[in-house]
Amino acid sequence: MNIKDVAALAGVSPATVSRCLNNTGPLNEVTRARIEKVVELTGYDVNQAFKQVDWNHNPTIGVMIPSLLNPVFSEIVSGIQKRARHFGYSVIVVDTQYERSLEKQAIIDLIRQRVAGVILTTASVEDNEALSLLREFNFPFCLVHNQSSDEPCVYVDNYQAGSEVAEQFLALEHKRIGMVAGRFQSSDRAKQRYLGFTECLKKDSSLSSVQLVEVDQYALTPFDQTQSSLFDSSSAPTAWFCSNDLLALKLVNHLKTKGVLVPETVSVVGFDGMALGQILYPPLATIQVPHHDMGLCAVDLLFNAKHKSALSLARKLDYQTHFVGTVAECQPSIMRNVL
Amino acid sequence: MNIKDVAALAGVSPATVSRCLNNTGPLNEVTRARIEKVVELTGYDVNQAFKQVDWNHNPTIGVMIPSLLNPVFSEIVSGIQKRARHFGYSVIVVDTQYERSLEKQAIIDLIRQRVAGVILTTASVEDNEALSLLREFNFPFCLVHNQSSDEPCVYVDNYQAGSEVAEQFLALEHKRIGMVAGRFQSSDRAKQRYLGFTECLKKDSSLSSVQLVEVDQYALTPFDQTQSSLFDSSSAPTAWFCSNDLLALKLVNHLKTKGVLVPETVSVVGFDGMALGQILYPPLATIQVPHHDMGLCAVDLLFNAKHKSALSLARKLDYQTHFVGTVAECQPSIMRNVL
DNA sequence: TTGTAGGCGTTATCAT
DNA sequence: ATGATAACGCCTACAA
Repeated sequence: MNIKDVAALAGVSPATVSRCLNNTGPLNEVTRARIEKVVELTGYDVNQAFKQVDWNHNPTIGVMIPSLLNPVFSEIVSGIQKRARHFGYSVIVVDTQYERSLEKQAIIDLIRQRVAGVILTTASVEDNEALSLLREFNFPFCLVHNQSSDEPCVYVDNYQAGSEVAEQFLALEHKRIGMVAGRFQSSDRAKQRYLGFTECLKKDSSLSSVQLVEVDQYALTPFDQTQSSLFDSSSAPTAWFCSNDLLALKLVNHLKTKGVLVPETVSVVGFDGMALGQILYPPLATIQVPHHDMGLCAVDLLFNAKHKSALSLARKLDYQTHFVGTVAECQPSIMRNVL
Repeated sequence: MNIKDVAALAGVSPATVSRCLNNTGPLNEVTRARIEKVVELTGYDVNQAFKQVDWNHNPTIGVMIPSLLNPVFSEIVSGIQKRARHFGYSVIVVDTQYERSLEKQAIIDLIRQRVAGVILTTASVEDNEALSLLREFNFPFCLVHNQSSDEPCVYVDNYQAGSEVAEQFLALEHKRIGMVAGRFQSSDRAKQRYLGFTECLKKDSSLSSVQLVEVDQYALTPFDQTQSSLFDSSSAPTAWFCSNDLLALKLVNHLKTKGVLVPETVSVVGFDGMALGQILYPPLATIQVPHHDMGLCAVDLLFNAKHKSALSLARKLDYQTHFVGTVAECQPSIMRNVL
């Protein structure tokens, strides 16, 4: 049963049937009724294989993230998914397992899938092949957690947030301060947090320099010998800023194992505000980042990149970061959107 | 520039060009070289709009889960994604936000997307519209965490796991024992865990009956008045089995807030073995479920549902659950696969 | 190994 | 305003 058969049974031309089925062009009500009846009776279904696909409207968004195992990104994807569905879009997810080398191929695969656009978080925006590809093809995209001055992206002001943590530490009159961060090369965000943190600490000239511990961020293994000694020595910092919540929990674990009380003796602050940190006792001190909302926002910005329309939506939502946990409340650092 | 032009320039028929471009059918090496040269010189690109899409091989797997915010499911999706990519497949993810009413539409959307198959976790397999739909259309699918006697599914033996927790509690000579679980109606797994748990406890006739606390599983809010009183009374259980790790953490939080020591005074055991539970101090006692591997397995079973071939793959992997954490090691409960 | 011809749904164009 | 026709680009069964 094909469109010609239906046309014959309805006593019209195939073109008329097509117009009826696709609601394109004018149509006599009587004719429409006759055609619809035939379609219903015969159970005719257009042969998708021969349908000219409207590649310009494949209602699917491609998402590329480092890992779904990090709550940060599953929260983002969750937000993307929610807003995408609101617009009738599906979501294809690809994780790169923090492998920069996989990013390019992942983007190629997504483009091949003819997604309408791509939302992505990369290790770094510098010398990024995946990003170059998107730009070269003029493919709609939106960065999350990465920054670009003239392209759609949604991020928090990591520098500012870092300095706010520093403010807290100064207010608590800590004298020995340290930071634990993932390797800067695999996360430009961590570096910004570090810069804002150290810069602000310079206000107090009596402080010795900040102890920096760079670790392989996503290994859930314990700290190695060298790192441990930095945490355990008698002159170790009494306040640690960790570049993400997982590191913070790892550090808290390490300290507690050594009998050190957190937060009574040593302060530890994380970054992300993952939900799990708040069902612990005591709750993890952290910078709350609205990852879910960032996901929502990314979808709006992506669409905006094609047809300017979602700007107002982004404005309506109250995107902010704020301190929660055992240390203190603190002024929110604003999440900036570049449009 | 169309295929006919290329054919003319290469001095062959359009069919030959098509065969060359799609690697279908035999082809003379000389002819191939000539055609490829013409394609290169003219920069010819097939007109996608007229390409007959091979809907039978849309290399995409649809995944429907309750929520990406639960680490259990993001781990599963991560595994699915990994194995899918290994086979050159992409993954479309839909979460239902634990809304049973959204399941049917989610499946319809996935089928409309012409995914090759669907991997899903439902609230319950009883009277399930989404499942009926898949069966009706004879659509390839694989259940995760749900059970079916004659359809592809991957799950752990919740009954057995529950009884193993009971064994541990008996070995530790607890006399007052309780269980905290999400509403059974929204998780048939939780009910199985409960049944196995209580059944095993009957071995010790001196025990009073198990205190059951049913809660709204996914609310991250504290326990209400009624529930709290069950945890805090002087005759409250000294050992609690929670139907998942999030509940366990919530309970530990509650107890610690009240000054109760865990695990010294009260034992709490969770279920899932989410990675985060193990970077806490002390680590959360739990039943480890290999969610990532279950994701891998689900992909194999899905493919197996179409072309019997992946069975051996599933066998090679060492799917097991085992105890980790502060309570004890314990015999593994086997994860069973139905093929 | 290669060519021929027929088939698909959409849409531009033409005819009422 | 409404309906008919033909061309479009590709794939593929079948013939040579």
